[in-house]
Amino acid sequence: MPEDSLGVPPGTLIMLVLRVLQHGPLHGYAIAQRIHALSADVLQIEEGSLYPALQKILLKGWAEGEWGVSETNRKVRFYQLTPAGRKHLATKVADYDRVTEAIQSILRPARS
Amino acid sequence: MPEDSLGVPPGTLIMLVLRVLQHGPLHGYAIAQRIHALSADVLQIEEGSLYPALQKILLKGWAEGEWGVSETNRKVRFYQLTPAGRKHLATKVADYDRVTEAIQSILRPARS
DNA sequence: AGCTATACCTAGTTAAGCTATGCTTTTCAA
DNA sequence: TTGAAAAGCATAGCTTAACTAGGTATAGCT
Repeated sequence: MPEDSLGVPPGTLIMLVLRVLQHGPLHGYAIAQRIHALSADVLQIEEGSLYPALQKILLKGWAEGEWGVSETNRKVRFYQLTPAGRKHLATKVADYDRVTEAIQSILRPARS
Repeated sequence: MPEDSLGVPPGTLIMLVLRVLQHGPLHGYAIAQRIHALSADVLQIEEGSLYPALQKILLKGWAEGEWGVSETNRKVRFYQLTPAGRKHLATKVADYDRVTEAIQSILRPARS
């Protein structure tokens, strides 16, 4: 793993993958690049984390996979969000926000 | 685990424990209560998570433990932050903030 | 021809919180 | 006064989820 990039916190990977799929289908490799770029190079998804996560996403029906050809002319699998995936994403983001706010209230309580 | 309380995200427990020790020594049971209360009852630390974490904190020298008697007249172990613990906490909070901001930039990018 | 980047996949490891369980002591109600 | 509940500490084993390390293949460039 690169010097100053970090792995995603356990429990957030699938949420992040579904989130970047929200504005259109992407193939696996591109998903990792998108997350890396959107996070200003802070987050790094290893392939050994990504592909098992994508398998789980297909299995759960949160996205559908379709083989195609990439812009760089390679055989790739495109993932497209399903309604169930959209719903799951919304739930996960809500949970994440709730916990994140709770942690903030411990790290930075209103009354010092 | 109670209905609407959640466990802490993996990787944050020790940070939270050290944080609540920052304003003075506490015993284990009280640490869990403090985290629960400060988070508005959102976060719940199970005892099977707490005590192993406290062992690790002692082992790493982030806090010192001292047996004493609680306000409710029970034999308890008080944990007091060390300078190393303070330093570790600062590092962990900085890392946490960095990752949290990165995740936010994926969940809520500047340009929609 | 060979190197690099792109692209997918899986087996086995590791980290960390949780479940379940066990123990002791104090307090309070029946 | 005895029994249950709460306070308090602790550990063994389970589970989840990401990672390391390996493998395969193709496109494009030198």
